[in-house]
Amino acid sequence: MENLMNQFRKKFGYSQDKLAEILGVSRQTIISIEKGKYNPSLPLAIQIARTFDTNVESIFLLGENEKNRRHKK
Amino acid sequence: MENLMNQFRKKFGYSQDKLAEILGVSRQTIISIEKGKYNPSLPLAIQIARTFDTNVESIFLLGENEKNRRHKK
DNA sequence: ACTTTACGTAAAGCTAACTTAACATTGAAT
DNA sequence: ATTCAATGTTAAGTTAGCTTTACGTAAAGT
Repeated sequence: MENLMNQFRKKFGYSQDKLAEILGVSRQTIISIEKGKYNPSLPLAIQIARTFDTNVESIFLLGENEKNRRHKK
Repeated sequence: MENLMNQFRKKFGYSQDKLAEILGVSRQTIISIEKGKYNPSLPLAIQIARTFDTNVESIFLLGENEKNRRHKK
């Protein structure tokens, strides 16, 4: 599942550290999501969308036929 | 975290079984989400929203100050 | 040269999000 | 009354999301 968190983060001028702090998660979590290692939990995804003044579907792109794919690597 | 899946499901006239089949998950998963035992994964939440012709935030309601709350019971 | 800032990798551990299976309750047929 | 569909409960197992800690790299300042 693709996501545009990196673009949004840069657009807002946040470092991974800063974003992690805002969201109340670890920096590892930010890295892992940006790198596509795994998806955020639903509450975290909603918080992320709010932080970037948008909605979940605008940041996290689930392909039409993409069911429940495993995380990369 | 509150969710309106039960209302949407009934609005669409689906049984838990039917909805589970549509989403490709078990009936237990539907029950647990409706009962608030836990939140769906992000991809599942997006699928659910699509199934009900709406967006994630309209079904899954994260309170303003609601951080990462534990599931009930 | 060395410090700082930002980004990345790896590994071990905990808990949440699933699964399957078996059984209980309730309401609406017929 | 009993069948049947829909809903709910419990429990045990696997995997995904997240944490902490520690270390690696690379660019930019000073």
